[in-house]
Amino acid sequence: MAEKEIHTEDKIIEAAREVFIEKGMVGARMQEIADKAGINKSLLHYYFRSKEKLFDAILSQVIGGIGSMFGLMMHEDVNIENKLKLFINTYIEVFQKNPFLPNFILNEINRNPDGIMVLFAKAKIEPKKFFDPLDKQLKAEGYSIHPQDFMINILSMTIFPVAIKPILEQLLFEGDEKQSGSYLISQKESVLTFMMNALSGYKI
Amino acid sequence: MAEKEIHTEDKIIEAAREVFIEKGMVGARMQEIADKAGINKSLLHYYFRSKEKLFDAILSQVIGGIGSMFGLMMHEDVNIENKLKLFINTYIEVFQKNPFLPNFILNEINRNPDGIMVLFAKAKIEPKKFFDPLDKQLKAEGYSIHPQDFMINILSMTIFPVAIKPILEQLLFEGDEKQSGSYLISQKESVLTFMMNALSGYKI
DNA sequence: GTCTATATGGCGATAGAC
DNA sequence: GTCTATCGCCATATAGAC
Repeated sequence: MAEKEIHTEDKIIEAAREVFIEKGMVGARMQEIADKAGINKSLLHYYFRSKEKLFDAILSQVIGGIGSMFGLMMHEDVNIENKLKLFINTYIEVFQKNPFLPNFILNEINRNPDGIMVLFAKAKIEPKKFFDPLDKQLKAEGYSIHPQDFMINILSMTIFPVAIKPILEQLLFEGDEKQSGSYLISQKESVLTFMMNALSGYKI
Repeated sequence: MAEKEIHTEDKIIEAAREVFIEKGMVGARMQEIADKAGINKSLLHYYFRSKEKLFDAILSQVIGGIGSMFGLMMHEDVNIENKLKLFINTYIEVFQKNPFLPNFILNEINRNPDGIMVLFAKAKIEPKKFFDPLDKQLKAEGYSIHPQDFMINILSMTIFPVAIKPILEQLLFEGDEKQSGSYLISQKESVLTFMMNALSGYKI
């Protein structure tokens, strides 16, 4: 594979990533991807046979990234509070750089759940291997909460606010500009506090 | 307006609601709406001039419904715990009947946030008039949490699980079928418990 | 590998008969 | 008010020159 090929393919992947994540599979246009990559539309079909195959490449990459984040966090040998800190910091940072990412994934979960599950398997995201140790650790530290509830709630509180970001601050601080523009930043601490407060209620 | 007109218009609205909510504005097809309504495609344009106008009618109706739910809950003269119960019960029930609703709204928030804000205003969803009394009540009952954090977190925990419903139970209970098929039902109690545990941590 | 030109199909929208 | 037929456009995809 020649130097030029790699260069072009990377430009396509990068452009496709941006467009697909912002517009979704049905909303994205091959023309827009080509423009953003600075190439011709038909080159997209030369490198990837179809729109769907290009989309699959992007989705696979996105899910892979999420999988490695999960793995990274959960293999650390730290207590629950620090796991939470690590998780919240990582996720909020990633989502702030890619504000359309949550909506993109949620959208795809509803549009084609089977495709998502296949990619989850490929990215070695296996619930059982994830929840069993988490369950053990929660119990060991004296928290009587189900690991599923723990996980879904923390995911909810970190992802949902980003998914409504375009209207979030208008909703929260309408006519109160001094507080505006900073909610997602203050999220890190407030969600951690909230989670720890909740957890202390489960302490045996 | 003749009897037949009303009948047809209602059938169109009903069909459009289903298709738009499941597929979104860009994914929906006028043909599919016509088929589901049992009429011809061109009748859609007779009653509503364009796809966009039909979509606006549906979106407006959906936002209106949400607005009236909000108003209903917050005007009740009950304590925080019962407000939470009311909120969780109402929302989970509505979303269980319309599992694609969360994704539909989140999608539209990212696709056209200004349109959403306009409809919020029309449905009289005004944050300030909502958060001020909530703030007062939280303080009166001794909880030192910001009303914005309170509201975003409860919204997150009720809406997010429904938004990932198509893969939720496969993720949580893979290879553990006896627990499958009931997560969103048990949500009601577990989220309430979680919220009350968290709130008790904010008690002064 | 990259381009221009074109084929192909589907969708929103309209015209016009009944 | 409802239908059939069709227009016009745009998006994906392909053919073929360079």
